[in-house]
Amino acid sequence: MSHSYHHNNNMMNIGSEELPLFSNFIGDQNSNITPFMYNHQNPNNNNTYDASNSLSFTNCLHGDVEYNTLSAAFDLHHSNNSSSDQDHVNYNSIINNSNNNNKNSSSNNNLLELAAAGTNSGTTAENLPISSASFSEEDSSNLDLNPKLLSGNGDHDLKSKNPSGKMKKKGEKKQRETRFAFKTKSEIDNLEDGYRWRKYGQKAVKNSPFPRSYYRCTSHECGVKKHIERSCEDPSVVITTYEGQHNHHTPASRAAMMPPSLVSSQQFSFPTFTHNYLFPTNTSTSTPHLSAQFPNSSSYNNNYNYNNPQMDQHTQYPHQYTHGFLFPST
DNA sequence: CGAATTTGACCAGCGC
DNA sequence: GCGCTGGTCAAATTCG
Repeated sequence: MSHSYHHNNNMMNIGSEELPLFSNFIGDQNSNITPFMYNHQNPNNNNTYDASNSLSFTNCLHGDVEYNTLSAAFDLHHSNNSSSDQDHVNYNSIINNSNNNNKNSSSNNNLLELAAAGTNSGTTAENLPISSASFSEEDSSNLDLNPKLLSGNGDHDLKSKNPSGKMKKKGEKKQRETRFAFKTKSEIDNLEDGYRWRKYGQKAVKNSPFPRSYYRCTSHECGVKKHIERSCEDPSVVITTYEGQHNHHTPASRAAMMPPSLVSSQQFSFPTFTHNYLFPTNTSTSTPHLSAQFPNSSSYNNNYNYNNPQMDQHTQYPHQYTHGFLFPST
C-alpha cells in the first residue's frame, strides 16, 4: 500500500486513502491562478454535455451569490430538456462509476475516464489544476443515501464507549461516511465555508511535513467532520476533506439563498464556501492570496440566470469565486 | 470564565 | 502478536 502523497490523472492520495480525482479546469494551467471557469456545455450541441470538458462546476448566480456546483458533466447521458435538475450530478452514478472504474477501465460511462478525458492535455502531478475535487466511498454496494445516515445522528461516528469506558467492542466495523476532498491554493488553512467548526485533533501525517487538523461541525447533532492538511508537494495548496453531510443550514443561513433549482431538486445540500481571490499583479511569479470572506453584493454582475446553463465560459467573475460542494440528500 | 485550541495518550484497523 | 498509521479523546492550556 502506498502512503505517499501523489496524484496522477486519475487518483489523488490523501494520506493512505486514494481517492478518485476529478479535475478539469478550463484556464491557464501554467498560471498560479486557475480560474474557476468551466465549460459545462457541449459547444456543438446545446442540449448535451461535452465529455471532453467533463467535470466540474456549474456557475450560477442567485441574487448576489454565485454558486459553483459540481455539475452534470459527470453524467454522459445528460439529455436535453432544460430541467434545472439536470444541471446536477447523479450521485449514484458518480459512486458507481467511481468504484467500477477501479476495476474496469473499459466502461464508456466512466467517471474517472471523464476525469482523465478532462485532463488530456497532459496533466501531471506538477501541473495539476490547483483546485480539484474527489469523492470516496468505501463500498458502493453498501452505499446508503439515507440522509439520516449521511448526516449522522450527532455522535454515531464518535467512538462509543461501553460501561467500562473502553471503546466500542471489536467486530463492529465503523462505517465511514461519504468523503469529498478538494484542493485549493490558499494561504489560509481553514477556509471559510459558512459552517462553524471545532478543532478536535491534529496529527502528523506520514510523508508530509505538514500536520493534519481535524475539525467537527459545532452544530448540535451534526456529525460532519473535515480534516485539513497542506500538500507536501506544494505547500501553498490546501487539501480539505469533508466527511458526512450537514443536517442543518449554515449559521449564516446561506442555504436560504440557494437557487430554487437546487432547493427544489432536493438532490443535494451544501456546504458552500466562498473564496475571494486577490489577483497578484504578476501571475507568473506570485502566489494568489486567498482570503476567507463572504461575497458582497457589489462583487458580482448579477446578470446570469442560473436556470440557463448557457453561460459564456470565458466570463470571469471578478476576483471572487464560490464553491458549492454537493452531497446527496436522498 | 466559558469557549476554543493544543497535545499526549489511546484505540482501531491493517499489513507483515 | 507486533508495529505502524490514522483518527479520536480529553485534560491542560490559551484565547476572547
